Amino acid sequence: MTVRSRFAPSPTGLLHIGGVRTALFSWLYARRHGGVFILRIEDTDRERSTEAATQVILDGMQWLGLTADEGPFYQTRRMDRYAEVIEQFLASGHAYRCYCTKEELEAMRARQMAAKQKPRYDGTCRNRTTPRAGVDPVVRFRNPLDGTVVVEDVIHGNVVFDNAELDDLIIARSDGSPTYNFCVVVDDMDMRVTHVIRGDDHLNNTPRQINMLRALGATLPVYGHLPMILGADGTKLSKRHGAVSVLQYRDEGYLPEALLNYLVRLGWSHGDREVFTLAELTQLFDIGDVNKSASAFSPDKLLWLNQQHIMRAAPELLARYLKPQLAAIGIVVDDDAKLAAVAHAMRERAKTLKEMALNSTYFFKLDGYDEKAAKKNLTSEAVRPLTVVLEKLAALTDWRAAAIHDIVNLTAAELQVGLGKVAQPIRVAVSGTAVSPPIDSTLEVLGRETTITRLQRALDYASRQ
RNA sequence: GCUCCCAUCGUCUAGAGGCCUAGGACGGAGCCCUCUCAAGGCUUAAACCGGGGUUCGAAUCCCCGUGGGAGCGCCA
Repeated sequence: MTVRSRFAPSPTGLLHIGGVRTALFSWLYARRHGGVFILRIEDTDRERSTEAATQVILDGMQWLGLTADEGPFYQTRRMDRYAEVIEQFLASGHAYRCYCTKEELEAMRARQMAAKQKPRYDGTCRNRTTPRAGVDPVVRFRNPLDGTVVVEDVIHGNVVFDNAELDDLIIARSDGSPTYNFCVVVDDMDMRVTHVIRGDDHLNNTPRQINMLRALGATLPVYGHLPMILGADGTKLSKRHGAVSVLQYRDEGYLPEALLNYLVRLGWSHGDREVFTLAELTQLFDIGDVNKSASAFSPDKLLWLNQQHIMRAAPELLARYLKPQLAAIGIVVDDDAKLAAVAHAMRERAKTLKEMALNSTYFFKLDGYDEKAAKKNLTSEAVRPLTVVLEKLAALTDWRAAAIHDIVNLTAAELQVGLGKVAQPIRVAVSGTAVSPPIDSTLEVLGRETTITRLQRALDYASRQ
């Protein structure tokens, strides 16, 4: 049997970290078992669903590389099918029309709450045979009155619910539109979903869905309810925690693979390993290894993992992401080879691509010196080392890090000063700051012309001090 | 209120009854390396929610508390 898993977000809010983690586990499970991953947009709430939210889901999934084999399907385009099943339920007696008004239902709930009971529909219309004038009825599913429903969950084990705890849920509103739990059931059946992997906030919905699936004579999927992700403060993830949309992580300079790596470790582990590529995850991930407790989101650890992935990434790949980050701060670069060279030099010293861009500007233009750095390093004391090193570099034909390295060392040796006395002035001269990759590779990337020009300018500056 | 779920360092986790003097990672502290910043290496502080059982033996199994979470919508 081919595994068929799905991700079924509703576009009522922007796709966030929690949603992505659910999508990831579902996707990984399908990939691991050579199965099919389905994307389904649950947009039956016409009021709250937005085009923008749908676009974030689509763009986010694409950015992350969580590609769907089937879909995206939209529930709003399946209304005829839902209507068909509702009729079927009505005809078979699995559903009935309920003429209770919203006001009556609210009053009932209030009464039950006051009596410290669980609020639930009391079944008033269960055996009603005649319509009630002036009321557009809803359709309710006739839930079994007794017995139990066992949810066989690969993460939680067997979870038992008493049917007596469940009531007859509304599957069609008074305007005829179908509701969430019902649509999920019809879709999962029609799309032949074998594995339902979703947040454990849905665990309580599952027995109702199972009852409907049974009424339809469908084979039950395997369930896996994932623990929730909480904000860094341990409370429920919300707008307060920033990161409204996953795309924000792209804009902040996170690598998709790093974000996914971070997310997979929330609730899942593989021995002591922390760093995984996506390819490795598709080999190693198993839903049975997922734990049951909620976990808090740690921005620090994500940052660390992002750096780990940046360090390991191919410069050419980094260059692709670095380019728009530089453009965002007004530096437009067309030279992809140079971009890759910069990324290579910088990849061990940036936690995000955005940070890399911010700290790489001098590779493309130098506007002036950092005041403190210049004051400390471009002094009269620096004139001699700069002069000597400039002279040697000007004569260098083989412009590569190794050769540059030798020249800098030789200069320090000749002048009988520490390496720092030579390297730091050069660093400030070419980068305008006191921080850069090793001076030899910095100069290599900068190129001969730029280096010479900047050294001369710095020499002028230092001479005036 | 009722039902369901969950519970190991600050955080993410390892742990399937003896391997636990509870391991790793992030973050913290310190040291080393060093041309800056990083990266890397080493050291260090830091946890089994509480109480009862079961057992020769419990972080691991059972029960009861406690704490946290979810659901109980003509939302999804």
